[in-house]
Amino acid sequence: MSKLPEDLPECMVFLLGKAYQKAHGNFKKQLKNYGLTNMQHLVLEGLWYDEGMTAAELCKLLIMDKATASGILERMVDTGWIIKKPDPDDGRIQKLYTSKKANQMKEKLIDERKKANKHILKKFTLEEQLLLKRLLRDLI
Amino acid sequence: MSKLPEDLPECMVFLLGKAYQKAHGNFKKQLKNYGLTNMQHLVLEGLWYDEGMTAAELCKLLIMDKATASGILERMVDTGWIIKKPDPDDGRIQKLYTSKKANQMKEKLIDERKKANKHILKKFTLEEQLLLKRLLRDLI
DNA sequence: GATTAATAGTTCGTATACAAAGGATTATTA
DNA sequence: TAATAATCCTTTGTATACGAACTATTAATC
Repeated sequence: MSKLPEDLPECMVFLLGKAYQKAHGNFKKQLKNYGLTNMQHLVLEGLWYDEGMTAAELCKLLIMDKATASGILERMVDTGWIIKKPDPDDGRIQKLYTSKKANQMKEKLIDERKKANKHILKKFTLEEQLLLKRLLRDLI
Repeated sequence: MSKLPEDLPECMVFLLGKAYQKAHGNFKKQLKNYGLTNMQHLVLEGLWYDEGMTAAELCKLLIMDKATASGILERMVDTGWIIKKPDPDDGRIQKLYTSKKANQMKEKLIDERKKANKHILKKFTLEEQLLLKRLLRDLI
C-alpha cells in the first residue's frame, strides 16, 4: 500500500518546489506592478552588483542556464531594462548594463525584494530564519 | 551601493528556487529512464493513494494549478500512464486511474523517489532533516 | 599556421507554471 | 422554472527551465 499525504511532506523535491511556488507567487504579484519577473529582477540586482558582466558570468552568479538566460535577457532588452554592448576584444561576448529606466527604480526595486523576504520569514523566529537559510544554502 | 553575493543568500525566493532546481535536477535525470517527469510521478503517487480522483481533487492534493494539470494529464494519457473515465453522474468530471503500465512499475517508481530524497538529505543530521522539513512545511 | 578544442550565445523542442478567458455542466436561488 | 452562480476542465498567451544541437569566435596544440 502506498501512502501519500504522509509521504508527500517527506519528499524534499515536493516540499522545496511548493515552498518556492508559494514564496515566488507573492513576490511575482508585487513585481507585476513594475512589469518585471523575479528572474528579471535578479538580473538587475546582478548587474547592479557588477555592471558590464557577460551573460555567462551572470549565469554563474544567478545559477541560471545559458539557454534560459538568453530569452530573459532578450525580453529585458526589448522592454528597456538592460542594454547589450558588444565587446571589441571578444566577438563572442556581449556585456550587459542596466538602463536608465532600471536605475531610476533601483531603490524601490531593491526594497521590494527585502519586503518580500521579510514577509516570507515573518512566521519564524530569528533562529529559525538563520537555520533555514543555512540549510537551504547547503542544498545548493 | 547594492550588494548581491551577500544579499542573494538572504533572499528566500532565490534560495528556495535554487534549492528546488538542484534537488529537482537530480531526480529528473533518474526519472528520465522511465519517461516520466517529477510532476507526472507525483500524479501517479497521488492516484495510487486515491484511485479515481478528479483533476480538481488531484490539484488540491498536489498544490497544482488546474491549467498546469490539464497539460500534464493529457500527456500522461498520451503516453499511457493514466486513464480518464467520464463520470456518468457529472458531465464536467473525468475520473483518473493509473494504467497497467504504471502499476507494473509502482514499486520501482516509489523507490526512486525515496532514493532521491535520501540523496538530497544525506548531508544533514537527522535533526536537521526534520527541522528543514518542518520549516518548509510551514512555508507552504 | 592549420587543426582541434573550448567558450559564448542562440535556437529548438518539451515540460512546467499560471493568469485569464471560454465552454460545458451542475447547483442555487429568486 | 428561468436566471444566476458555481464548478470542472480546456485553451491561450507569456515566462521560466533545460537538454541538445548549432554558429561564431577565440584559445590551445601539434
